[in-house]
Amino acid sequence: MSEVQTLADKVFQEMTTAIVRGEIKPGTKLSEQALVERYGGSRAPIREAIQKLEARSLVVRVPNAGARVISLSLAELKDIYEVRLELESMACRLAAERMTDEEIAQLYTLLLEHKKNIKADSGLSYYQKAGDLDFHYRIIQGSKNARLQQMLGGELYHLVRMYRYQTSTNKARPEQAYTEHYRIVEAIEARDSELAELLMRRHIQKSINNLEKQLGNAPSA
Amino acid sequence: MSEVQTLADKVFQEMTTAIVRGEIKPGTKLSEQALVERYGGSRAPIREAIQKLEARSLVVRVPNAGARVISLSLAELKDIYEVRLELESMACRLAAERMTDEEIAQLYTLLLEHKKNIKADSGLSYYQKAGDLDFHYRIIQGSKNARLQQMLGGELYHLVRMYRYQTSTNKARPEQAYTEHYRIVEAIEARDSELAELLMRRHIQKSINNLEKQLGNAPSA
DNA sequence: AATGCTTACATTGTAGACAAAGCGTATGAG
DNA sequence: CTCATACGCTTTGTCTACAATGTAAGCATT
Repeated sequence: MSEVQTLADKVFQEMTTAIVRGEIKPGTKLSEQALVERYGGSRAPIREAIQKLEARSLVVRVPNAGARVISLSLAELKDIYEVRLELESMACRLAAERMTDEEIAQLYTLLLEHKKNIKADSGLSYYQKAGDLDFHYRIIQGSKNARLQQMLGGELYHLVRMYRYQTSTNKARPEQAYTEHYRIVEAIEARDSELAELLMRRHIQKSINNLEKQLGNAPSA
Repeated sequence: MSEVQTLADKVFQEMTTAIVRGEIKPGTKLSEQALVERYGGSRAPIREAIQKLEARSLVVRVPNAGARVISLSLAELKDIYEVRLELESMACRLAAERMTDEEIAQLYTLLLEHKKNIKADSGLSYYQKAGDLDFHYRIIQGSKNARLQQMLGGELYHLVRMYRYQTSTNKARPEQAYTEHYRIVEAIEARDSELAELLMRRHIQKSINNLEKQLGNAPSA
């Protein structure tokens, strides 16, 4: 995936995972000097890395005042999920129209593995979580829309992941999710794009409700 | 709007308009040295400006090889419009739910001005074009979703504008657009979010068809 | 003559120094 | 004692220099 990049890129990647995992907490001031000492190199590539993080909305930079790790309000988080809900539903609709038969077959294979993992772990989160990401990732790829892939994968993805880490929305309903995934794939196989979109919308809506419950807020609207 | 920024920001803004207007043509190599001579300053702020342009997908940068102004294929252009269609329809739905009565009243005022301009210009494009942007902009603001606003306004907006400039999709059907706008506002006023979304979807779809016609391609699918 | 290699040049990536803007603290006036 | 101002320090923005990489031209070899 990564072809040995420039130093700025490496720092960017390291910082991305650090922020997403919460190793650097939201709101933290990112001093360029401190980052130089931590990651090596000079300020030039560090600044580039920070700018890339800003482009992905992981940090906020204000002129002459420095950069801070983003700290999302509940409202902003809801906005993100609202957009994600729409775009992934759209992706699912397009996937139903555009995925090859082979890709659909591979989806079934993936689901089979998930089923195994659920039984083996009896509810453990790790595989299910990775599996969930994998499933959604393939649907998004199936949309065959590069811009859509870029938006969901590049920008929203990290923000969502970041707050999953921090709220540990992990161990959530693996069997139920599996069933929903299965129904979605069936709709895709039947080339029923409207149904596929609807099912994906409900599927994500459930996970949003789940998240809001964990945040101690009754689902609004 | 602009609070006297850093040099990098100024260069970024100038380059943005230059690219959008086609003064710098798609595919052009952006030599840092040349840009220094053109815009002043040193390479550091120039590089920052280029990186910001990259973040907005206006230029593509490859490591150790430099930056080029983006040159969209027809497929990529379709992808962008496909996403925009979905997001703006979504924005319209949300606007119907969330705009204040006052904001809706202002929409009517705006439409009134457009009507005047259409008569005065008898089909001239400038006001209508600016007016169209203004109309869509207000709907997007009305969604009250900051992330959505950012995506539509920050990223997709410039790309769309760029290709409007270059294909001169301008003088297109002002009266028809006005009527469609009016129906949309009526739906918003009635708080009929589903209808508002549908009407916006059709409205944009028409402009897409229009664009494809001008590009000499039959609308696909 | 065409292809592959070598070498020189141009351009980008990185480093470190300088300039300017913020921020905190301390000091003095009210 | 409180507030305002000024000073100094810290941090960011910018510039210049150097290193590394990509590109192209010229030469040699087949």
